[in-house]
Amino acid sequence: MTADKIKLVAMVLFGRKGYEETSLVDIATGVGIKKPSIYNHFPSKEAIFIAVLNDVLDRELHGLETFMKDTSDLSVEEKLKHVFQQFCEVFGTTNEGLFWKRAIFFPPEPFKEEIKDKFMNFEKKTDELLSVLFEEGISQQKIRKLSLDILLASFYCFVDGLFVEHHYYEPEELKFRMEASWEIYWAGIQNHKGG
Amino acid sequence: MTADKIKLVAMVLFGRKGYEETSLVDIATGVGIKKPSIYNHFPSKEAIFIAVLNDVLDRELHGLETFMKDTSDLSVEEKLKHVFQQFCEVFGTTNEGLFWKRAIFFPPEPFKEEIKDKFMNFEKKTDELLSVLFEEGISQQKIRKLSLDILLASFYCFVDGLFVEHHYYEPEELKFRMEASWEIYWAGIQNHKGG
DNA sequence: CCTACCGATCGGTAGG
DNA sequence: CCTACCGATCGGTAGG
Repeated sequence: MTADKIKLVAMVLFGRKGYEETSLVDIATGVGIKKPSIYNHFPSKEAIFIAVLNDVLDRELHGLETFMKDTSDLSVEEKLKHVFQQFCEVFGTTNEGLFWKRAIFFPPEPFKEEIKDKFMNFEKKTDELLSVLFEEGISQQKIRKLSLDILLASFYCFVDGLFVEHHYYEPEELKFRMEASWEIYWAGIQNHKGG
Repeated sequence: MTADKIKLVAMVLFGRKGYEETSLVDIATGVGIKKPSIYNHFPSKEAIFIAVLNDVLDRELHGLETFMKDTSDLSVEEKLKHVFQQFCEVFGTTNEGLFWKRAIFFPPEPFKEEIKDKFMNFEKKTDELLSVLFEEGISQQKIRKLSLDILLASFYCFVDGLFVEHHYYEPEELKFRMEASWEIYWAGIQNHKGG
């Protein structure tokens, strides 16, 4: 459908150039139609952005849920590293990630509140997923007895850092940085007496 | 001088709204003049951006150098935490930091290459500063015998993470996240047998 | 430092 | 889905 094509092209351009720098002519050209035809599918440019935002969020949440089911037979360390890698890869290498990143950290004025709300909601769900893993790790004495708040905050800090560095470094350099960061993070939360 | 006022207003607006979303009328209004008068001081909007960028970079490098001298009598752990905190605070709470952050992670098209070059150069200098600290820590057996590359990459990852979260959370929340991240980072690189 | 103006581009509309 | 058009705003210029 044309509406889907519009959303796809818009997502890529919003992510690469930003919302304001992307014109409806840009989007229409990418789709292969003329600008006014967009209005047969969306009432405004803002409506396109909101539609893309909701789509991306839905897919992200869905990906998170299916991920949980696929990793049930791994160790806590492996699971946690998996989450770490998945976060880094999704946000770092896909057009969806680029859109999401820009929306979160430099949201277009008209959507600031809405994006923040949706992001906080998303974070609540990832908090739950991660808390389960951390508690499992603590009860197995693989992870130090730190508060969940500290474990969560430091995990996000790492992810956000790589998140942002994806913008800057080449894939090989990033792979190295991810491994390096994971090593330090895991050493930092690990229970060295356990095992 | 008016040119300085223009640069100051431009820096604040470029940081908050972005380069393209800031119009010359916005800047002129902030300065208290009319738009065409700007051209008595700068030949173009791009020239204003470049001037601001160079100023910010100079100040950042200068701040780094004086910082090194002020902390010579602290322990390695204290010095490193100081650098960590200084990075977080400068980039998180000042208009200069906001400008710098946006310039690095979402550079305006016309300046992409230039910004990347300048940033890589800046990073080389911080690499040198940090390498000295890490080597000192390793030789004192306070820090594990990790490669400098790993220590640097993970340190930047943490800083970049907080860097970006500054955008999102309230100061108290951030203070907590900074402490939490530092705790895990330090635990991750520390030589637990040493001391 | 100003008023008055330029060509280009923006999001959006009319009308078919 | 299109052509043709709108008012507003953009960076920049002429001329004083």
